Amino acid sequence: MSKILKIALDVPLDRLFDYTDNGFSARIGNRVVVSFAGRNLIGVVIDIVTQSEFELEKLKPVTHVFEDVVFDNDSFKLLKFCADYYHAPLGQVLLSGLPLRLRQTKPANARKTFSYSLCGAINLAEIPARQTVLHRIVQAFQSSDSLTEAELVQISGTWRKAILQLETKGLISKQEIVAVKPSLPANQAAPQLNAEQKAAIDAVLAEKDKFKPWLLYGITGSGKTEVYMQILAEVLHQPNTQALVLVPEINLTPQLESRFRTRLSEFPLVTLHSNLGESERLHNWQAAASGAAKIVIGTRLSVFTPLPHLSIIVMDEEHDGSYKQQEGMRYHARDVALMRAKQLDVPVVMGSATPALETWHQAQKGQYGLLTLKERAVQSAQLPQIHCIDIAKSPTENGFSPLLVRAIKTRLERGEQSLLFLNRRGYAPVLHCNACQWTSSCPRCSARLVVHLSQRRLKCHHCGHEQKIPLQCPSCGNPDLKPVGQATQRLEATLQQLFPQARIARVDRDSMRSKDALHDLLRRVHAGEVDILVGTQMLAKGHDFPNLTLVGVLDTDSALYSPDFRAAERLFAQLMQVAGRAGRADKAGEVLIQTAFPQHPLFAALRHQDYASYAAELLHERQVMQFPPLRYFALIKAEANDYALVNRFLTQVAQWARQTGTEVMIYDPVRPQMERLKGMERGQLLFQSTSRGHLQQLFKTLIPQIRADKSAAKIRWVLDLDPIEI
DNA sequence: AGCACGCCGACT
DNA sequence: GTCGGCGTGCTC
Repeated sequence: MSKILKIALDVPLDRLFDYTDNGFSARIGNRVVVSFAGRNLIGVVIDIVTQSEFELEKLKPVTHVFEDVVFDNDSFKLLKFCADYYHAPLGQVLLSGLPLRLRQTKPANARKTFSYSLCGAINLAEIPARQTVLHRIVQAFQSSDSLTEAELVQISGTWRKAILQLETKGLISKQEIVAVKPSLPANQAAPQLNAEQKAAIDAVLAEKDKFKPWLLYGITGSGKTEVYMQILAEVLHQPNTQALVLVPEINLTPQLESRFRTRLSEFPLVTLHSNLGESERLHNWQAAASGAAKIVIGTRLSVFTPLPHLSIIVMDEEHDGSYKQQEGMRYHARDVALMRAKQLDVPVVMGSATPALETWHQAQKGQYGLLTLKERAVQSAQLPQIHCIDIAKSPTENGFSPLLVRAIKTRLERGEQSLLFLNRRGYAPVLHCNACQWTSSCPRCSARLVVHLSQRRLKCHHCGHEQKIPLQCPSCGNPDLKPVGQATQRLEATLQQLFPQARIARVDRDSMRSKDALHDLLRRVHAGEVDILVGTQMLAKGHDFPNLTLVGVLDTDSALYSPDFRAAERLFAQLMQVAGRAGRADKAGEVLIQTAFPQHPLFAALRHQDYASYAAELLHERQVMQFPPLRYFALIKAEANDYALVNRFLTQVAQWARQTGTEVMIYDPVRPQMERLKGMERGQLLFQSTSRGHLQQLFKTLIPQIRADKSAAKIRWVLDLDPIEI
């Protein structure tokens, strides 16, 4: 008798669809191809039953069933939990975690990769000298039992022809590589650990077989990566184990990855991040899902990867904003990781020098284990001296106060490097008319158009709108338009004028467009070919510059009076990170911050590198204001061509919400910071509660009610639970 | 979401 | 006469 398959599909409808099995023998977790509303879609079998609420004649048969099973019981439970918690349609949640190749209706084949080994005797002298490629390959086999395709490519791009020759003679055997083994020289010796590092490792290992969140709190250079690696080495030594290592973004991954590959070379490792090609992504995902990869290093989406033997989760730089997904299902990878670890009863180690207040608060309450690394792992390294430059007393000229200019000059004279940090790319943030006060603004967003002088264009950094720099004021015809304010390109130009001999490099999204540009620049900095670096936060992350002894922070004051309640927390983390760039080797570093508010408590805490006391102060503020982490927030964001529609919609939603009699505090609709974006008028509704449970209860009825309402169809809206900005 | 079905304007 | 505009409604 034919069975009925309950199928999840990637459509914004929060229900499953019944199909007959069409004679295929399907299993739960199989991918299927079905015809749905006139198109062919990929779906996943969620259940196999004999009854349907639909009339059997109305059910369509599945077109095809693929044999692979794309999630196990545990990963399904996790995805189901997230769909419920974030009120997202299950099908979309299940499917969006899969590699693209598995979401297409045609069969997905990962390009198999092989390693080759020589199995017969071959005399190097017998090979004709003109077959240079073959010659070199055979030579390589003398020093290595087997060669991977990656290694063969290194020898020659045309290796395939030569290998084929050997293969037809039966001189070579090939093995499929399931998980990529390291190709780097193995087993760098472990460095001597300090007492704090040892204590941290012992603490985690003592409770490695149960759910426990740990905060590894340690300043830059305190050796957090070493702690992760030694914990993993111990855990992974047992059979049937896997580790998931979450990292913020691809920028950081290459260094972490190569350290893991060299030190933990006995464990197959794969990465999962947005820079992978689809073929490689599929291959790596399958290596993870089959259990063949013991270590998976990945960005936020990889928190959902099926891992049959997952035994520990590590989350590096846990405070980083890129762990929050900002479209579709707006999950936070930290929260998902915690939930996953709890379900599997395994530990989570979260590392940061400036933990998210959420995490710090839990650690202070004793809910998370707190592991502190106060010393720098390299004993000789000294903490940088941090000072504020009061720009009221030492006013800036073209962005630079005389004190900062003098400090740069000193470094140039000593042959040391300086880094200047300004989180604003372009030449100047706005073009201004002195005659009529006109300023360049985006036609589609409530934002200013940034002057990009090198391309003679004005650009909106929010929607991508571009136009030529006008020759005269569009409003009054005045031909004398002035770029106002500072951005990285202008700083670069100013520095070149101040120090004509200096070798200056700029690092921002504009100058680092090509793939290898950043890598190439880092090489130049290390080789001492650069004197001054100017750049945005791209510079702040995890690069060590041994000869860098000065960090100048140009203008961060706007963050001090930002209406976003998390602005100060983010600024502190960012400045700590930039400050960490100075004085990494045995040279003392100096950090100079230009500000109009040198007395601000943020700078006081920064000067003493005292995250803990500043966190306590921020937590007190959040308590008074009833903000997270002491309260829970949710936002419903809406946008349409016309704000009146948005307002009417949000007012309606607020009214529905109040009618439920919920304890959740419901605010009135307001306009966000960016009122208009890409031509859409925006609004949002804030919910606040003492408990996540109350929010869950409310949205359980409210979200379906909104989805069912026809007037909501004209509006684009999303639910953002635990938003990171409001 | 995306695709059909449907009911009104300017075109070979 | 019809080609096509995008409003409404449904998808096992």
